[in-house]
Parts: sequence; structure tokens; C-alpha cells
Amino acid sequence: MGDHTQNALVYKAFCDENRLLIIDQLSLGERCACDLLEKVSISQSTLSHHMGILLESGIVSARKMGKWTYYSLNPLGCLSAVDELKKIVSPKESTASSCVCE
Amino acid sequence: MGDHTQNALVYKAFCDENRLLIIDQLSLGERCACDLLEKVSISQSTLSHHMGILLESGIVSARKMGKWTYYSLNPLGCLSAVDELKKIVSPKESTASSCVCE
DNA sequence: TCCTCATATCGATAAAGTTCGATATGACAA
DNA sequence: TTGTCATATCGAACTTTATCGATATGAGGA
Repeated sequence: MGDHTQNALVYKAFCDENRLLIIDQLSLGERCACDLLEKVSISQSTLSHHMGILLESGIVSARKMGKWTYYSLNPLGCLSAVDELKKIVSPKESTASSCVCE
Repeated sequence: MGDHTQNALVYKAFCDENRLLIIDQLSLGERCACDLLEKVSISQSTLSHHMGILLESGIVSARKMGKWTYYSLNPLGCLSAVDELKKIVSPKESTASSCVCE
């Protein structure tokens, strides 16, 4: 089976409402932190914390340009998150039903 | 955009290693709680707690038969989790790039 | 009815996560 | 070099989550 430690990190991106709001914004295109800060009502340090988690999950990339940091969805990371989820929930061949109840 | 409160609940299913182990087992077929307990090294009360979260996320269903409870992946819930994730990370038409940095 | 067994719920504790204000860092501009 | 601005990091408060043992619930069997 897959790497649970890594997968747990990936799907952590999607289980906080503020991170889902941030992802909403990034799905509209690349955004700098100051833009995200305007759309989501959290402090600058909290935003930075969430961006760290999103980067760690691999679904977001960052690009630094002078003073600014631009964030965007990472197409490969997103594809991989969806594909892996598909695998996680897909029925698999089992050698035997292990249930011995009854 | 989607319902962030609900989505956060759905993806919570996938961001804990023990829940991913439980899902692994259920992807092999329906299992009763006693089977799951043998495969995942947690206490009975902890398992029950995780099963509650998995049921709430909609990706697992429960079926009671006498003393036993049988758990299985809910195909509709799983499909919906994958489809919704696809939507969440898919690029969307934006009326305008809001980034006004420089 | 009474006992046993499978699972859920309760109450407590410890670990992890979210949030903030304050401060550090590092880039550009004067 | 000095100041300003964008972002990251730190430290603390608070909330949520994971975990456990103990107990409750509820079904089946004796």
C-alpha cells in the first residue's frame, strides 16, 4: 500500500477551511501573499503557517520575485493528490476475506 | 465554490495514518470491527472513534448484524470525495488577476 | 432472566494544530 | 548605509484531536 505518512501530509491540505479558501483563490490563478491576505481573514503569520503546510503537501508551489512571493497550484502535485486518492479508495483484490465473525 | 465545512470533514478521513490503515483494510472488502482491531494496533475505543470520523466523512458505511458491525467503503462517498477533490484543485476562469503587486 | 461478547460512549490526558502579536530576515529604494 | 516593505519565524494562548481505560448499551445464548 502507499506511504501513509506522506499521504496524511498531502490530505492535511484539504481539511482546514482557511486552507480550502486559499486553494479557492489559487485555483483562479497565481497570487501573492498580500492578495491572499486580503481574501482570507487571518493574520499574516497565520497565512504564512498555512502556506507552509500547503507547500509541504506538494499541491502548491512558491516563486519568489524580489520582495514578493507568488503562490500557485502545482499541477503535478494536484494530479498526484487526486490519482492517489483514487487508488486509496479503490477496491483491491484480497487473497481472502479475513472476517471470521459468526 | 464548494462547501468548505463539509469538504474539510471529508478529507479529514485521509489525514491520519491509522485511518489510512483502516481504509487499506476496507479496500480489500467489508470488515467487522474485530478484524480491523487485529490489523491496526490501537485500542477498541480508539478504533470506534476513528470509525465515527470515517462514517461522518461519508466514505465508509456501517451495517449492523446482531452483535457485529460490518464496515465497508461507501462507493458513492468515495467517488464524490475524488470528484470533489478534482474540482477543488482544477484551474478556474477568473474575471481578472487580482494581483496588484508592482 | 442472567451472562457474555461486540461496540459505543464517557472522562481524562497528552499531543497536535490554529491563531495571534512581536520580532527576524532579506530585498529593494533612497 | 539606512529605512521600508513583504514574508518567515518565534513564543504563547487556546482549541481540537488522538488515545486510553472504564463503563454503558444492546444483542444473542444458556
